[in-house]
Amino acid sequence: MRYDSEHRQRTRQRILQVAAAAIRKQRISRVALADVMSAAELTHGGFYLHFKSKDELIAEAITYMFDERYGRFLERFSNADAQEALSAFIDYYLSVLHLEAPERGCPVPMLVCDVAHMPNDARRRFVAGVTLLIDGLAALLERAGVADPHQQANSMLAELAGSLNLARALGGGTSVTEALEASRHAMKRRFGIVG
Amino acid sequence: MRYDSEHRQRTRQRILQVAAAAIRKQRISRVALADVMSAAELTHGGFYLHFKSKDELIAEAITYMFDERYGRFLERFSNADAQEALSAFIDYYLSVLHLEAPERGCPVPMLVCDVAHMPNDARRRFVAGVTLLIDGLAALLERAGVADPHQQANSMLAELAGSLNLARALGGGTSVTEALEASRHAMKRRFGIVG
DNA sequence: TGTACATCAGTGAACGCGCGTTCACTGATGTAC
DNA sequence: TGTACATCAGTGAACGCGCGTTCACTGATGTAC
Repeated sequence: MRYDSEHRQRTRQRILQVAAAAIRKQRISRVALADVMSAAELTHGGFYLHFKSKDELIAEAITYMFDERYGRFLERFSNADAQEALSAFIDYYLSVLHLEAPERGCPVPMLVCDVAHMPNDARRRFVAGVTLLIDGLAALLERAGVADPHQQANSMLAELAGSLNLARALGGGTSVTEALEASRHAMKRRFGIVG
Repeated sequence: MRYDSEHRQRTRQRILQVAAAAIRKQRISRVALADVMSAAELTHGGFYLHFKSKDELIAEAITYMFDERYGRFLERFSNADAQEALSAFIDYYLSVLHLEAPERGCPVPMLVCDVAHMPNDARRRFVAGVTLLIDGLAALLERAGVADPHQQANSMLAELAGSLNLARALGGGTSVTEALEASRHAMKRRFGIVG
């Protein structure tokens, strides 16, 4: 054979990686398969060798995003100090870096508006990713001594994603970076996190 | 003349109203001009008699949404009891009614993800609408005795929009309606609102 | 060792559909004379 | 009072483009004999 046995699998992963970035950067409806394929250094005709349809790509890419962003995060912090982990998470989430690089960031803010109109499979994957993330945060909050941790984790993610979205929408000027910093402090105070 | 002098203006408003609802319900990219026009009981060829382009319609519709939703709200509550007004606002915002009827609701949750990729004019109108809303909330918070009211208003809108978006995304089951209720109470506690 | 054939990731052109935009036309009313 | 013409909101067909999807083909390698 021309290619080794894992070649196809690697190509598929490359397409997924490119798509996962493009979806977060440009929104699903603006992502064209031809662009994804050429970013993966392929021609767009070859797409259907790897995926049944654009819908399947999107569904797989959503799982890919959550794994990429949070797979190691949840694992890494499962044994760390809960207060420190939460503080670091908030600092990252409401950072200018995260604001400016949606393509490598949390999938929740960008996708949350699209979910209602996604095909079922994609929606299920999004819900699964969010559920896992909230469960992880709830575990940290519980270890940090916060009451009603699951509800608080839900609320924390809602405020993090909401603040980031609003900051992105308002355009990222200095007043917005100040608002981000203020949000970081307010959230830590609110959830009783020191650091 | 066949039509009275305000006929054209009324038709334009009807198109705007239909578009403002459709954009909030289906996201901008899914709104087709032909659908908007037929919902306004016209054929789609007549669209360009009223608007220069789809972009112009979207820009105008964004202003229309904020006016429709918040024009009277901010006015009405400018003399009411601040605590009661804020309490009522939170109750409305995180209600099942609002969750299920995005087409008549706050434009922020649905549009916030789209803003980054909108044409400049539409973005400016969105920012203007959000700014006015935050200013109105800040005035209420100040009268309610909350410190740093502008920053808190920003934070309040971020959490409201974030919570609603997350609840919509997670699908509206009973656990979600419970989460909405918990969010309402948590927010009132957080901002020191009684009622 | 050499020839014919199978395999299969990838290519690139073509197809079809949705949708924004354009345009020649309609039909009802008002105005000029 | 009647006829020709201007006005203008609205119609409906056509155009063009972007993009998802399909498909005949390529070209490198492995296998059969």
